[in-house]
Amino acid sequence: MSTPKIQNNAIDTKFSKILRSLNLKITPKRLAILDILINESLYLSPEEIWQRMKKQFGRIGLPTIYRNLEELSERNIISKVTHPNRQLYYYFCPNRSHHHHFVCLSCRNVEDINFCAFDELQKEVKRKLNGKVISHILQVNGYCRNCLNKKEGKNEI
Amino acid sequence: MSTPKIQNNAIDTKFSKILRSLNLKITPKRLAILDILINESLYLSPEEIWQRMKKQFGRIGLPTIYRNLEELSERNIISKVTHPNRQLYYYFCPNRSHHHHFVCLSCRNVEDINFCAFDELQKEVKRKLNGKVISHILQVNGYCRNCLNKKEGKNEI
DNA sequence: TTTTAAATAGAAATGATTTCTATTTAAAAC
DNA sequence: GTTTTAAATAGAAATCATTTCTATTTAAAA
Repeated sequence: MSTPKIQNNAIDTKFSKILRSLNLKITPKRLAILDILINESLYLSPEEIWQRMKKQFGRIGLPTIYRNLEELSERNIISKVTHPNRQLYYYFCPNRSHHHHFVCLSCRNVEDINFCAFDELQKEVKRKLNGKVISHILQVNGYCRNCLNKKEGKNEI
Repeated sequence: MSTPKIQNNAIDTKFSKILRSLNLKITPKRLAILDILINESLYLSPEEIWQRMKKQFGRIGLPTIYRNLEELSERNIISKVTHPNRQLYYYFCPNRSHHHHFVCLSCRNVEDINFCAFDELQKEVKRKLNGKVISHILQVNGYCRNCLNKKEGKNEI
């Protein structure tokens, strides 16, 4: 196998700790879902993750996938993608600090944007609107360098 | 009636022009949908708009509402709200220039944010990632001044 | 080991949204 | 003002991602 896969053991140990600290049981399926997302740079749909899990486990229900993805994303271990087609997508982002993403509409690649206008936004909302900011969505859609080079990456997902 | 409703005739004339310029037929239902959204400062679901339309028209299909809302939003006459519950919501925003919104999670009020980090974001994406920005989503969720005053507006929609 | 609360499988339900087809209607052409 | 025709609509039905439900299994605490 040419893909230099990160050691499962190391990951499992690392995530066991995280899961334990969040009062989530360390189940093989939970670790497998994390494993899939960690070794994939694209965002995936629950269905796609299910397909891969079925190869590993045989018996696995789609609701299990949905439930786990939701739990992991609620606890900020993985992130949700806000997609125009209104399906759910998830991906794992190792960057633990607050940031946003550049999402390629052609190849699904996700990259970090180390820029957040949150402070300015909060200031504006406080000063002009007298409101209180609870959360914000910022997502930038476009075409990544690879897709631009290849063939002006025109194909939408 | 105490609500100072904008003259329907004036609105109809104004939007007739817009609709015509977009090659959309000027139908009573299309105008009524615009009328509802214009006279409402909150974002509404297709279902809610349907309920109001039924009072005016009696016979009206829900698919008609969906179709029209989608067409109008595609043509940037109305805006979509990206909601965590993944239902569609729409509202009319008279501000025709590029801007973003502060969305109250309690009362559904929408207010303009005259701040956009688009330029900086585009610069960052171009310089660091070599990608091309096609679109972006920026939405700030929180509690508006009224809800904060009333009772610390805790009730989610 | 035993216990127990969390996690899972699988079937079934849900419900927002879309599709389909026949009918109606706005507005262009006459 | 009629006729024409392409767009818009009604209503029923389908779709399909997501959620719920219940019985069973399992991780991990006792």
